[in-house]
Formats: sequence, structure tokens, C-alpha cells
Amino acid sequence: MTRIASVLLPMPLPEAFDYAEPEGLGLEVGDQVAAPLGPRLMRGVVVGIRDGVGGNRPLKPIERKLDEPRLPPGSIEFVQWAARYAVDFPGQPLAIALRGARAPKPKPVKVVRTTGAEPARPTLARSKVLQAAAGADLSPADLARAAGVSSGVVKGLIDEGVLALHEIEAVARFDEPDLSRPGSRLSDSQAAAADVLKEMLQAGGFQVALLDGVTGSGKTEVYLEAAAAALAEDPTAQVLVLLPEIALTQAVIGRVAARFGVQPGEWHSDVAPPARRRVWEAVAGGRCRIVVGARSALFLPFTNLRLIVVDEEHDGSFKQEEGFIYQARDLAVVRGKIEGSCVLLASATPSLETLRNAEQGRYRWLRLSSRHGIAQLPEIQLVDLRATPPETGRWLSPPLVRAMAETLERGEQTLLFLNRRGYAPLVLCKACGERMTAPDTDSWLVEHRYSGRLVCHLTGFSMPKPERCPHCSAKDSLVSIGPGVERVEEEARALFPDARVAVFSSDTVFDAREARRLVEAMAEGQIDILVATQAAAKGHNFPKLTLVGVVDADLGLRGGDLRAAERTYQLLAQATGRAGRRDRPGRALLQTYAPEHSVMQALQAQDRDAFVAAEMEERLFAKLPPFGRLAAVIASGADPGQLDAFMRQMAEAAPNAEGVEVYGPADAPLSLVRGRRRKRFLVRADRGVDLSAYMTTWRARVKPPASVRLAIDIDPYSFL
DNA sequence: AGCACGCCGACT
DNA sequence: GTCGGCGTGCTC
Repeated sequence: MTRIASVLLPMPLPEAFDYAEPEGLGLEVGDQVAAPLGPRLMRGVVVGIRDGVGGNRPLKPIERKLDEPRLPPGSIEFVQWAARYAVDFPGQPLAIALRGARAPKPKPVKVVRTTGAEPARPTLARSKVLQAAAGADLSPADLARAAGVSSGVVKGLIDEGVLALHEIEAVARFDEPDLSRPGSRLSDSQAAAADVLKEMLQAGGFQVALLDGVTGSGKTEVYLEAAAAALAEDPTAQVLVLLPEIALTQAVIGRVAARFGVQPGEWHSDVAPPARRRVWEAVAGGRCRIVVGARSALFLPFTNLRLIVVDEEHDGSFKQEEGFIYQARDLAVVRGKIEGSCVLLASATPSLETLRNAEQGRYRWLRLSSRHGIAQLPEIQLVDLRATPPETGRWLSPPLVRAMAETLERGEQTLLFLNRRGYAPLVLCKACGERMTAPDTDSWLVEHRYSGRLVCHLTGFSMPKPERCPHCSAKDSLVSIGPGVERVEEEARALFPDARVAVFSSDTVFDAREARRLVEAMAEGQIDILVATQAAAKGHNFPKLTLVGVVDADLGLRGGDLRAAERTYQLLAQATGRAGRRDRPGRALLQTYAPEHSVMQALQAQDRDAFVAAEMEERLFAKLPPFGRLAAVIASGADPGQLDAFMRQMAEAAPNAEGVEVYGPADAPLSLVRGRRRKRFLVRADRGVDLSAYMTTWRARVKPPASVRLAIDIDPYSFL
């Protein structure tokens, strides 16, 4: 009788593989091991151990146990749960969970230690160095600084053999948070919310709360107090703050550092691999107690996670759309349930799913009543573009231009919001009518004037703007249709030649440093008019910003997917909430062709509840989320015949189940991407249906040919 | 995911 | 006559 270890490998394999445990290895669940797979060795994680004899053929033995932290039980359960839910192989989420463990180790650091030898010529400087070197592992430069001498003294002692250089493994320092620091002064409503959260944390166990408060109501202060309570409750407690975007992490890291006097662990795709490994190991070892990160931070090996904060919980960026497809906000609730922790969802415009849970009492609903420290919400005015259109070839209407002039006059700032990168979203030939599209993708090419290129925003394909129409060869016949931020910037400069105008979009701001520079310039009043995509709509506080102009408020309503109205409301509420945060009243102008639309009406009246009630009614009628569930199947292939045949086969294989409807197959709206045709099914199910089980059954009944790629998206957000 | 095995064109 | 193209199938 031998012991058999079940090992999960970070690869798309259908299940964990069994291996024989070599005598005396003493494996435990969670251990990282090197296991043979075919001709090579793979890193894997032991997820089960049992006594037994190998089956019909002898099991390969595990090669060795790795000298790495163990994956905690909660992480393993979470990975398996997530895979089952997403209808994917468990190796996929495991690969995410091991990303930090597999990153290269930080370079060893050189430190100076005494050898015991005495210096031939003792001097005052030398004795200071030897004193400072005793017991403290410092780099040569740090040692010289600590002793208050020049680096030459240290070098001399090393050359003489009194000090020696040692290479030691760099150990991440994550200092204990300082819980004795006072928190911010809270308003009554903030304090009330914080008190409820503290009670929840004291009671312990899995609970979810929604922290619901308008922009500027001070949600961050409240959740930092909750974090303080969680950390104080238990000396090993850990707190995770999830943010939708990397750009927001810096600001929150600063807030955490100010509140607790320590740097939290930072986790997102821009963190360099060695730093990622330090965070991963420190989290697994319980040394890192606060993590601020993007969605994949949810897969870190927490050993005692007491509180998960999902900030801006409504944000669509929590949905991972590629590779392993998951919704981090929903999975945060699952991880909280597994760990028995408190989960706090924070937003000024919560998702309908979360609001429904709050209404039904499944989540504690904490409302922050007013903006913290300021008097009033911005005044919101709808500009009817049918009544007061801009001049031909212009995009800013007379009322908005007037408001901008007044704002400039007062020395205040304007934010022009347009969620569209580049100069013009469409380029066509006025001679033959040809639309410029990417060669292997059926999406429009967007004109970028800064770079002089036409760009496919989907695949990244780009080409110089041609002089002649590639279709009819007419010269100088290409015209730019519609506005992007670059074009609005051009217009703003033409209207106000003396104003300082800047653009904030992912094309002008490509890294966190550049973003911070621009945000600071704006905050210090060095910019009069900022033209921005949604990159700047959230999270920043500009004291002198008093006018927000939304260039095309209807933009998000087109395309008509499930969440179009909800997203538009959230985005515009967020954007208009930027205006007038401190002592100055702000106003927002929304340019629209549909001022009567319920979204525009709700925005103007600043009546979120009315909007939510109307939208809930529609979703209830259509039995759509949060009153029903959705899944999408997307198949793509280079060979249209094979793809069609496979889709027919899939349609026939769809299981019959009570409360489930299958729609399709249909062409996906973007029916050609990178030379592959795309087709889709949409599945709607009643709330009580186990949709993952249904999709698993369906998938098991078909076998896609190698030329066809199949993806299942549970709870889809993008309908392209 | 790798990395094999396996069946059809251009080379010594 | 062989070297090698990367299509499909397996890895406990």
C-alpha cells in the first residue's frame, strides 16, 4: 500500500492527476511539487492524499517536494470552485493562483558582515563603521550612510578583509501596520457605516455589505476604518482591497500608507515579476497583511483573510474577458464565503445585481447620505442637440461652449468627457463610399492624428493613413467621420486659443507615472480644459473643476446590450460627479439627442432610485439578470464550413432543461476577428438553475474539431 | 501548454 | 529515395 497524491497542474487538463508518493516525502495537501508529465517536469499542487494501490497501470512517482510556501486550503477550494463555475479546467485558475510563486526570485542582495579580523589602522571612521555593521545586514552604501562616513571607508575595510561581502536572499519587508494611528474624522453617516462594519467584523464569519454613497461621500475613509478594525481584531488577519483598474491602485496605496504607516502589498499586471513573488510569498507567510490590487489579487494565497473590499464594484473591468473568464466582484463574494470573511462592495452607482441582493436583505445595505465636507451636488443640464446643434463639423453645442467660456472667465476648470479614443471613429472615402476596416477584422479603423495612423482598437492593427483610397484609388478622398478626444481637443483649442488644453486617454497616457503627472497638473490648476475618455472619469479629485461637459451622452446607449443603460448611467453619474467637489458649486452639461430617455431624465433629476426601479422592471419582465442568468458560447474558426457544421452539431446537442432557453447559433456582432469567423449561442436560465452544470453537460456532448475554438462565458458582460 | 507522433511536398 | 511541414492527441 502506498500513498497516492492527487496533483493539480497549472495547465488545461480536465482533472488532477494521481502520482505515487515516494517513501518518506511526507506530503501534505497544498504542497508544491515537481511532477513528471510526459517527458518533462511540471510544478503542481497537491490537492488530495489517500492510501491505495495504483490503478491498472503503475503511477509515476512525484519527483520532489519544492521548497516553497504551501497553498492554503482556502486557495485550493477557491480555485476548484472557480473552475467549476466558469466551466473551465481547474488548471486555469490554478495558473493564476501560482503566478507569483512561479515568478523569478528577486536578485540576492549584497550585505556586509564583520569577519572578526581587526583593522590594521583603527580610525574613528572605521570604528563607527564596525559598530554600525554589527548585527545589521546592510549593503555597503547603506552601511556607509548609517555610519555617517564615505563609501571609501567601507570599501577599504572590505579590501583589508575586516568586512566581507555576502550574498543573501532578499526578504520582503512588510512591516506590521500601525494600528495606533488615528483615522480620519468621520461624518455622522460615515461613522454609522463604519460602526456597522466593525460589528460585522467582530461577529466574524461570512457576511456581505454594500457601501453605497455618492461620489465624494467618503467611502474610502469608511473602508479604511473597517480594515483597521479587521486588522486589530486578530494579529494575523489580512485585508484585501480590490480595484477595477491599475491606475487607481496608486491613490489607494497612498491612502493605506497614510492610514497605517506601511506600504501594502501591491498586486497587478504592471508589478515586476520579482516584486510579485515577494508579495506572493509574504501573503502566503502571513507577513503581508494588507494587499491592494486588481482582480487577480483575489487568487493570492491568503492564510487568514478577514475582509475583502471591492471598490467601484459596478465597474465592468472586474470582468475578465480573456483566458480564464471570471467576474472578480462575484468571485470575491465566493472567496469570502470560503474564508468566512467579511466582503464589502463599495460604489456610488452599484450594479443592479448588488442592489437586488441588498434589497432582498442578503447584503447589509449601508448608505452614506451626503457628500463629505461640501454642500451641494452639481447642477445637471441636458442639452438637446436637436434644438441647439453644434455647427457643421463641430461637436460642442452653443450652450456648452457658453458654459466653457464662463468657466474659463472665472479661472475654473472644464472636463470634456468623451469615451472615444483617437481623432475620428470612422474614415470613409467620399468618392466610392468605402469604409476603412482592418484587413482581417470587420471593425472600423479609428483615425489617430497624433500618430498619423489608422488603428483597429480591437486587435491593435495599425497602418499609416493612406493618401489614396485603397478601394477606388481616388486621391485625398478620405474623410473623418465623428469625433474622438483628439478632435474635441482640436475644437477646444480653436474656440479658446489662450486656454491650456490637455488630453487624457490611453493613447496620451500610457503608464501610471504619466497619469499621475497629468492628474497632478490638473489638480494644481495648470490645465484649463481637460478632454478625457473614461480613463479620467473615476477616482480623481480636482478642486477647481466646476464644469463637466459630456460630448456624446448617448454613445453608450447604442449597440443595445443588456447593460447599456446601466453602464451609461454609471459612467455619466461618475463623470458628472467630478464637478465641484469642495466649496464651489459645479455643473454638468450632457449633450444628447434623446433627452426624454429614462437614463437622461434620471441623471438630470439625480434620481438614481427612479432609474434603478425602471431598469429593474425591464429586467424582471425579460427575466434577465438579476432576475435570470445568462451564459454565452462563442465559437470561432478560420474555416467557415467547419464552424457552421460544428454549430449545427452543438445546437442539436443542447440539453433540454426546465427554465433554460438557448438562442442561436447566430453570427457574433464582430463576426470576423483576426481572420477567424465567430458564431455564438446565448443561454438564458431562471435564477434557480445550475447554469454551470448545464453548460458542462452541453460541452461534454460535443467535441470541437481542432480548427474551432470554443469559449464559454458565464454571466457575459460583452456581447460582441 | 508542450511535445510527441503521423501523413504529404522539395531536396540530395 | 529522405528531411520536414505543422495538424491532432496525450500527458497520472
